[in-house]
Amino acid sequence: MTVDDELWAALGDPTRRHLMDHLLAAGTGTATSLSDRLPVTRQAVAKHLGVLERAELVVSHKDGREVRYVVNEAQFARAVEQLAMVGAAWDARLRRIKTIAETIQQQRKESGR
Amino acid sequence: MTVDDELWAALGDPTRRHLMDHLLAAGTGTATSLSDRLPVTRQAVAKHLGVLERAELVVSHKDGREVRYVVNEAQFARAVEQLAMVGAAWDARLRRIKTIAETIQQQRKESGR
DNA sequence: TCGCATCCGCAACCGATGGTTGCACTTTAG
DNA sequence: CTAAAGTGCAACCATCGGTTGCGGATGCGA
Repeated sequence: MTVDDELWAALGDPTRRHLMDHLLAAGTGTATSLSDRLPVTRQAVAKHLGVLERAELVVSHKDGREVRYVVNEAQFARAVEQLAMVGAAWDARLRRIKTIAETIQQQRKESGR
Repeated sequence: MTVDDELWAALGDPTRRHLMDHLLAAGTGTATSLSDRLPVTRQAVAKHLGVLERAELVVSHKDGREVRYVVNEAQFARAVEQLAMVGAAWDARLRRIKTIAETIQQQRKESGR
């Protein structure tokens, strides 16, 4: 398979994508601060952050009584790139199929039916 | 949200992505034929095809005792497009952050530290 | 310093879902 | 007509996203 299923699994969840969105927008965040902006509990967010951290998409850093999370730009860039590659591959295949379909249409027309 | 979570959910599963891959490559397939090419049972494939069909990413057509599935090009094109848009948005945000980071670096350097 | 408010982690529990096995039903092939 | 192939339905299990409830650390104000 051309895709790294690990990264897909991490970014496949909508809540985790929203977390990445917020982290990208705000630069940083904690489980509590992020859960304020999402319709889920702090514990749910904490679990997701754990998944994202295991996928190395974010990095945590304990600061006093809070744990701050930051996007790991390198890994996230890899993920975005893979996303783009899958999209491009599918797009290409789709285009090829469409061409074939049109060719058949054309042949039908030329053969008089 | 900029993303249609319905399509993401459908394409979020690795097995379903593989199914789409095979359908795009072969043009068509049945639950049985597709399960031969994947490490899952026919019933699992059948369930996935049901999900894909409800998301209108594929179309089924009963032919004798088999049920053939074909990619719904229009809907799949929409999905690919959305995928590309998310990738582009994230890429842009990533680029902006990187620029900011470099700017700060630059300022630190200029201010003599 | 003491107490309270915050922020966190752990554990139990629930519902949805991806996956399996087993069985019965229809259709094609010989 | 009988056997094989293809399908659908149902029960069951594990995992996962989500919740509530609790107890443990840390910061802050009186």
